[in-house]
Amino acid sequence: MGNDARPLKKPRSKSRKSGGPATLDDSALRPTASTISALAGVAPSTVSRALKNDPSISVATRERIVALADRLGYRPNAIARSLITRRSNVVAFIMGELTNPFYSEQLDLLLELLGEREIQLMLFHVPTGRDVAEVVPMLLQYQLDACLIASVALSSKASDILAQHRLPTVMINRVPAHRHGCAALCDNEGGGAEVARLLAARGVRRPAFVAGHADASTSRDRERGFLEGLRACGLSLGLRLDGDYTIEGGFRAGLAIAEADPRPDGVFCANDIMAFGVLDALRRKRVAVPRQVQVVGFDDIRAASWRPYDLTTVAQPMGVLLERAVDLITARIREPALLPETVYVAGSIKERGTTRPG
Amino acid sequence: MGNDARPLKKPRSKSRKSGGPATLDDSALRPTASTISALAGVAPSTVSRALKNDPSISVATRERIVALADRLGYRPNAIARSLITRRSNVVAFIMGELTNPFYSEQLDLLLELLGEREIQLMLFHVPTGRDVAEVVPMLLQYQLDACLIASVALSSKASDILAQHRLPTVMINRVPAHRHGCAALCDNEGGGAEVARLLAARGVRRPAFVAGHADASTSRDRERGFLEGLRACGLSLGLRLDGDYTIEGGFRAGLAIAEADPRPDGVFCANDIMAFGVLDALRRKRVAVPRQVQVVGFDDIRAASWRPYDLTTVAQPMGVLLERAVDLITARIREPALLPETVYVAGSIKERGTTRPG
DNA sequence: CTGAAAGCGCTTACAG
DNA sequence: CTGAAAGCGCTTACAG
Repeated sequence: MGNDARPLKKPRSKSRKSGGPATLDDSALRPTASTISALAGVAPSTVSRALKNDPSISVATRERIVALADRLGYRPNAIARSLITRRSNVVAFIMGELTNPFYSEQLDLLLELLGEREIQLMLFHVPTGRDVAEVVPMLLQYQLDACLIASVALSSKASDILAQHRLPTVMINRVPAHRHGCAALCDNEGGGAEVARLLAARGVRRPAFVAGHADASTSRDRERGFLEGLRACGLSLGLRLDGDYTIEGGFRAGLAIAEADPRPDGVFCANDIMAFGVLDALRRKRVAVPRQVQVVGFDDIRAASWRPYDLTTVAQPMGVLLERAVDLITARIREPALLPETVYVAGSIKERGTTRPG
Repeated sequence: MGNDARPLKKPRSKSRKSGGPATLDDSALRPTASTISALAGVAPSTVSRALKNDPSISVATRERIVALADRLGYRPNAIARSLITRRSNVVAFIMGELTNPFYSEQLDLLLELLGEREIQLMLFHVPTGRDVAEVVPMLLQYQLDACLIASVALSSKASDILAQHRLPTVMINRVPAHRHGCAALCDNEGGGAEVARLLAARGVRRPAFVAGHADASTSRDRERGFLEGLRACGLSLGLRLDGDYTIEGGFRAGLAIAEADPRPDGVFCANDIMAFGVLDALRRKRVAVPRQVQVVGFDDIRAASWRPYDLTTVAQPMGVLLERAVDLITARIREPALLPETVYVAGSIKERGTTRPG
């Protein structure tokens, strides 16, 4: 396969000092601070200070250096810098599968937010059923500034390691990790309660609930809020089914609902994907929506507004939620001693054809 | 906001040599190679060699060091290492919006593949309408090993900068960047031709095509293959519409198809999302699918198998395609002088209800 | 088989 | 206002 000795081929012959004055030719590859410093006739430390707008540098010197840096396309090596500053401007993003489109819409928004702040994202994938702790050692090697965790539960083991390494951690839409760590969540309980009120107002008498994973706090909280909301409206749950947060699970639940006797006349699904499955099943069984059964989801993913579904759902204000998450993180990168915090943002009902009469 | 002087608080007092023998307490934060070396009574260089299985190290020494490293949870600092080796084991992933679920399914698979190889991904987001060149300077700061580009066109400017910095680059499902760079693509032309043959076999006489963006090579190639395939079957295109690669664009195209006179009896859409829009429009106009109009998409995203769509489509073998892309990249990380290469993998028709009679 | 030394490219007290 | 020196944590010729 030929010669692969790229690194350090001639490590001792690169010193600028012994090689005479630098020329522009040196910039054929990447210029370094010492390329600039040699060309400008100043010390590397001066280059460093000039480029970070250190006020102690004279205007004339700064301008000369900045011009030179621009001309050569010099940008400080982030690797070398973070070795010294202990800051990389890179944040870990730990996520599960993107099977639910909700997560990719989330990632899109997050990238946009972080882009504005010049923060980069390094991705870590935790397959379903695996522990976050498995990726943490890898993550720790990269001197990352913080850790954003989405769509994955944090084991106490993983949380302990992160805390021990003083890595600021924010959960997105999950309850905060044990003692340490922050979280930014949609008010799932409040959203569930709103759904109850809506269904009651639309005349539902026998409500049903389709749950996600048993260990997902989102599903549990949405259910709790829903039950409380029903109670407040003088209703109680007629049927409860598991939908596993998948469209297939929702389909099975929908079949059961279609055949139940008495049949529920309103269904709240803990996410949109399951609601799609429920709608598919009801259509298959020729149950009319919303006339015979009304259906509500949660998330407001893009497909919820697609014509065949046209689903009433609780919209999570992802933009706001992620901004809060990013604020929590950046504050703790600046000031590691800040106490953990959990932020809630309210969802809002988006009523579409699966509940609206007519 | 209090004290934020974390970096280099007391830079000169950390030297192990002057501080007496190291104790296990030092490992409260992160142990370094010199923590281990002091504890083991060897040089840091020996620690380094022992942990990378350098054969020159004696078995006894290695075992002692490995045991110690395990006990302290030592992992070499990837930042410091890559400064020296010029290798970070991190690859840039440049992508556009994830609005088409196809891209998130792709990202999922890619993360899995790279995870197995202990390669990390750093994400760069290029909003639609912006040039990749805008993120390249940022990317170059991080000493990344290579660059994977998906769902974004590479301008010649960006491509030149990447080539000049000798950064191996692989396009996923896009034609290769100008002179330099590799690509792994689905055989879009072949797939288009297969669709033509299928529609002909299903009795279509007046085929239509719904195109994506004018500047997307995927759409152009699928169209070219489709036209050639039609010709080979003795057919020619009856109607050509733009669908902008969005569901709304597909919907508009579908309305036009429903009202066209004579109406096409078969439609090939350059991606699945547009096909969904077409199906929605046909349903709205009470045009029966597949009896009056047959519809075929491209990509086989998950929603293509959802009941309301049940779409016949060309499945891209994403697993294989991404494996090829990763192979191209890793080969060029090892051996930068390798010539650019473009790899095609064949798609395959997945027939569902929008063409299958009965 | 192992160690001492140099160096990756930067930044930051420290001294002038 | 600027420079010389030290050092971040590692790896790799080089010498023994």
